[in-house]
Amino acid sequence: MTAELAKAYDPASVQDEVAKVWDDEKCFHAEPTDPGEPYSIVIPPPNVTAALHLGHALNNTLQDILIRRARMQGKNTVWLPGTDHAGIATQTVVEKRVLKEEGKRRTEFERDDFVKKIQAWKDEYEQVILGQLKAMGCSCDWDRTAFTMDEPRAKAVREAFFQLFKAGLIYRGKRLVNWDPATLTALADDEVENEEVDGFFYYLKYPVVSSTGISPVNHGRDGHATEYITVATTRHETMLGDTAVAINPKDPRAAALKGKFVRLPIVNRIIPIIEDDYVVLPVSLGGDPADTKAQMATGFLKVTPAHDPNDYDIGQRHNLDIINVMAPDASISDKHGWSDIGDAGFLLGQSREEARKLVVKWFKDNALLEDQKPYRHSVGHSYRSHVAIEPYLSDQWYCKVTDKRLAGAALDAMNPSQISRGTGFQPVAEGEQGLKTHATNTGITFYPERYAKTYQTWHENIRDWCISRQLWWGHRIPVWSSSATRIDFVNLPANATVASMESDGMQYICLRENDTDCIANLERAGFSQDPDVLDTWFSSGLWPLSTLGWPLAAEAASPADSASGLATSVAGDASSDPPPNALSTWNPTSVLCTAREIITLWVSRMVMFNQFFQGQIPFKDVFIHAMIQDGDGRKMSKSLGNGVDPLDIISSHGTDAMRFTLTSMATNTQDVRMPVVRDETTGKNTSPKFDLGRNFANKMWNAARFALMQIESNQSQVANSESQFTTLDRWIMSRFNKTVTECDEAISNYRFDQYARACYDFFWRDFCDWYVEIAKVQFKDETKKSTTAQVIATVLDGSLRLMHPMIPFVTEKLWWKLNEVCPDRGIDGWINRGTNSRVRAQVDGDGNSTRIITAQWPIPGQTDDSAEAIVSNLQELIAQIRTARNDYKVSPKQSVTVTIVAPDCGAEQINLHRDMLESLATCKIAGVETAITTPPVNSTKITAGACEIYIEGLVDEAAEQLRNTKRRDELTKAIAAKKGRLANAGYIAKAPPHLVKETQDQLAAEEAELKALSV
RNA sequence: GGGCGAUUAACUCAGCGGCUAGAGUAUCUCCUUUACACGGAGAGAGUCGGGGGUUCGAAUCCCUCAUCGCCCACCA
Repeated sequence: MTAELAKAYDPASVQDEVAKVWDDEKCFHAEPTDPGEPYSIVIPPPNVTAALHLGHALNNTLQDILIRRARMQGKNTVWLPGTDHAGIATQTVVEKRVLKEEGKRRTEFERDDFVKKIQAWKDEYEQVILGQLKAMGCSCDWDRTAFTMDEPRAKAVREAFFQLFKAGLIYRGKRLVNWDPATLTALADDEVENEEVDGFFYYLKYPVVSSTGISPVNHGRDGHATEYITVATTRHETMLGDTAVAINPKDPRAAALKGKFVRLPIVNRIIPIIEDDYVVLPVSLGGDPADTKAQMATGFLKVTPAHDPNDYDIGQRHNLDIINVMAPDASISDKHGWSDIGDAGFLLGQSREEARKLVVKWFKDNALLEDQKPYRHSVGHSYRSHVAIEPYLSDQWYCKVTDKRLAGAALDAMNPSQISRGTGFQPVAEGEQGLKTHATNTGITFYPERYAKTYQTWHENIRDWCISRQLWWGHRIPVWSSSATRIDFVNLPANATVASMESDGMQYICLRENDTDCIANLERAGFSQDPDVLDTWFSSGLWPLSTLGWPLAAEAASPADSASGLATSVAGDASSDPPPNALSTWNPTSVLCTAREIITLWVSRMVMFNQFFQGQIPFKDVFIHAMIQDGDGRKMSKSLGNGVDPLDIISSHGTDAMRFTLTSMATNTQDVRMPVVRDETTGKNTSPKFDLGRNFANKMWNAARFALMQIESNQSQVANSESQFTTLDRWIMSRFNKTVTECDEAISNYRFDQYARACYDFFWRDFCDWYVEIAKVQFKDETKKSTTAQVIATVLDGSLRLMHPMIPFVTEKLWWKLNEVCPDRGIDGWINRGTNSRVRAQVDGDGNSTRIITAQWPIPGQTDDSAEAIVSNLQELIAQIRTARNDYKVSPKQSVTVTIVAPDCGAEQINLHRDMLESLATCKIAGVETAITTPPVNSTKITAGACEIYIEGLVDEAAEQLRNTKRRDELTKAIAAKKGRLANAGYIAKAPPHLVKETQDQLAAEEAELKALSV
């Protein structure tokens, strides 16, 4: 039956066959009521904007490793898949497509019609993405597939918004937002990217007047008497909205200017000169010479509250008017809060860029431009449209994340051992707000630890979160408003489903449920729903809750206390509790596995929301993996054309190959590089790195093929006694057990590269290179062949299990074959009989699974240091003979005759392993002695550790010279280094004694060898 | 401006106080030996970015400089 196995591993056919079985048998599905300690992961939902790239392949491979291992460990394991609607990103790609294909802009469509187009795009890419995840072998519970905008998630969003609204954590604000004038929407702080831009500092002169606006006063720059003061700015077009000029109270000119005004050029607005210590003093007046701002500053700052966040703050402090001089597209406009346009009529309707030029020209023409200096500074740009952000005054919804119950709770959620103290950290007190009541709330641990700092700093400096977006694609804000209607005129249902607030003379009604009657009532009364949608991260922030069924039916129906963040129930702690549900079983999830770029965008919000709504952390660990870059350290991107499509690699190398390579690259650095080359035959991007995985999968396939053939023909007799195992058998089992321990530690610490390496080294080096070759010898021995088959089957079985999480397809297929060849399995079956203290899988339930995906994960058995020491010596002997054969150019097939001199007890072991030595070193052992007086004639002596080997017939004088010279040089160098070390009194006195002894012993051996070589 | 990462063989990376600094790829030699040429046996290849310090001992810890990259803050 092993003849069925092809000579080379064919990934495509195996993947299809195996995937079908997993799917048919619903191997990925779990229920909350299933036995076992819960283990859960929510997938970072990929954006439906595009197909998955290699970064996703890495991310999801690592999650799948964790999931598959947990499942094999008998945990109640679930991996929740899904996708994200990615509001602005998706709307933008669809707008581009529609413009290209239909030549129409979004605004030419009705809202519902355009949303349908986006929906169609989403449907298309959701299928692509889910198909890719399946192709990657991801063992997600597909029955639980979610989308951030499907109905269960929409329900969670409404509930969350309602609870926050009711708790006073959502407010309406006329604030400066990061406005994207191209897509006409507000952006969150972290959606803004900074770019260096070459610009100019302009020095504008403003005439000083008394309060009446008539008489000039003489105070100006650097104290020189003039009727002007000079402000310095890079955003001169916003001067139209200036409502004050500020000076530092420490400025010597401040006293004289107290109570004075300036007449704003062009608009002729009379604005006050105010004092605020935000203003930087120029170097000439005591400012910091190293501060570029102080170098450029005049000491007078134009204050434009509507167009600069800092000016806005100054405006708040001094009760200044806020005059917005721009339309939403960033053109100059008098329709959005600006009436006293003065002489600025010529600027109306101009773009901000054009206005900038015109304003400079005006100042120049009117001799009010004192100077201009080149200046390079960074300017915020939209991460989507890439146009410069405009700080823009608009009405937005805010979530008060600065509240203790949110940011405070997020800090409180940290693993105490990872908190950096003394940075202003103020955790919510134990018990306060009812947080930290859950038994599992021991704190979130970051891997690698350094990212805890990123997280902490973010929350310590957090600002309120603007959650409204002027988009069509997203969760519509569940608030209805009216300016005139009095709320008591409206016939509203019970208080539990409605919350209201008043702001700026407007009535706002928030609805908990999508209650059509209620909405009809409201709309009849003149209320209308807010046109905006919520920031994408609002729904993603709920992901660990919403994918697991939050809000629960009962909770949502009652006027829960949870609105104030009080979570009093502890899952499953009382007999009267309802049966376990997905939420109570799997939240908190076990680990969040993601990239560092979204620690602030996503991780933070999930923690705040989970803490607030559920009173517990959303995940116990956060694992941040490296980012894959191309060979030149650049990000992989479509525009650079340096991306690699996972599906291309799957078809060229196989899924397991891709997964193995990615796993071995998952070190704990920030970035890893993957050289990208273009495959000339397919025209597609690939990377030579994937050959590593392809070769490994093939090696595994072939080693198993050999093992299966041997097992089939050698399993007639069964060993029941430990004593029947050879040293070599015990050696490979010991190596296996150490490998299991290494893998366990590696995975537990999220060091996936170490897991891959441990598997590779064990399987290829120890098992294939050594044990399989040894087994070939043992199979020829009637007394050993049965136990050898048993050991090879046991170790193969264990190896397949150990590697299954990483390379699931090939291991599953081979395990089935192993089952066919020796069906008498299980802990008491043929494989484990006699070996079960040495190679073990977790006992409970093992033997019943017919699929490796649900078979038991290995646990380390007995190790055997004495066998390892013996084999290590034998390996050294073989290596030396092989090297000598190569050095003397002996043909690989030609045997040589050797005499081995092994002092002490080494001779006994060599005699015991004669067959194996002769086979692996292609030699004939003429004799094994403990000492020798006359070396065999015509022989060359080589050394291997404590042994000497005389190889007959090697008489190449030149080769011998070369060899001896090389060895002598090595020894001389090593001896000199050790003598130096031992001559150091400090070393003898302070180094651990065993090291000193080791050095002395090694020195003695090396000196002896050198002496022997010289005679 | 603040923080973080990287700099080790030609390439991609391990190692992070004590083995002659390792692996894979590439290179060179030999081998189509009945698991595997997606293979086997060998070989060559590194003053561990520069400088300073701590230590008996540094690729590994500290300081400093340089180069590349990322994150946060600032956009007078």
